[in-house]
Amino acid sequence: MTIKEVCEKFNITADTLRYYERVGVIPEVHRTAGGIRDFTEEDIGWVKTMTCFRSAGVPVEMLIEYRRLFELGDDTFIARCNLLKEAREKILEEKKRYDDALKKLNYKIAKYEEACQTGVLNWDDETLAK
Amino acid sequence: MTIKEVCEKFNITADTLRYYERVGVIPEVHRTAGGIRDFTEEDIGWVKTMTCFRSAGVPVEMLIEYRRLFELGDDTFIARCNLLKEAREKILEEKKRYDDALKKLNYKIAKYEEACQTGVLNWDDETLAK
DNA sequence: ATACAACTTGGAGTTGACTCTAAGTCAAGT
DNA sequence: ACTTGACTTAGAGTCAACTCCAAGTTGTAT
Repeated sequence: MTIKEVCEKFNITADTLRYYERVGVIPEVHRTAGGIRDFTEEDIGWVKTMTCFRSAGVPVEMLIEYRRLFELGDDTFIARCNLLKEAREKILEEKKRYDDALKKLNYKIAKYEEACQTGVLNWDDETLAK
Repeated sequence: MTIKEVCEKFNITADTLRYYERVGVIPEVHRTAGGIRDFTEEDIGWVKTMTCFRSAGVPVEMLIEYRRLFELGDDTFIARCNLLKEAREKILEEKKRYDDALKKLNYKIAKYEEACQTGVLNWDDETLAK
């Protein structure tokens, strides 16, 4: 699969893919005789996993470390497991913050919709105003 | 309330608070006679709202625009409402990505915990391996 | 009244994650 | 054989969001 096809499949730019390869988020991608990237299923599996984690805010640094451990072989099962658990904690924390913000947003949107009708903004709780 | 107390209350740095004031995420904070920031309840209300939205990934740019509209008065109810709805869409999208990543992470963690016991990693779906 | 921590400002520097540029190579169509 | 467009590299540049610095001021505890 060409770099362009992979980009379209995962909705990222070619520059980002090359960057991921360069820094070690994904492995060195298979090439044609002419030196052009030709992603194997295995390469694509890495792209799939890593872009998913990246888009959930897992830092590039952490993904590089995961791949490094993977390359080191089966002795790193525990380390990889711990790293994934750390990533999960981060995501769960982030999600909690998102839920807080959503609750606040929904409240404010409701108040503003009311205000658009009545012309008057009216907060139940002054600390939520503004 | 001093800048230090506000920092501790919302778990951000004084530099960040001053930056938020400078760029207009929060209003010009009330000062003592000597020129030192002395946050009123109103100031703190802004900090509360804005840090909540920021930590859910709403861009600074958007928060500045919201405050600008607020300053313009009641004619901007609709614009503010639309801006908040846009922010909500962003957050919901983000949350979806986080859920995807969590699902994948939970699966992988389970597999790795199994592998730590048995010594063998075993994926049901090869595209989830790596 | 003197030390000393905490505050002030304007402006420069850093960080993470891309994103772009230049100069060149490869591949497909005519 | 030639054009055209997608690809290659190394390395520089950009962007958002802070974060740090220097030089000076304020407030409080001895």
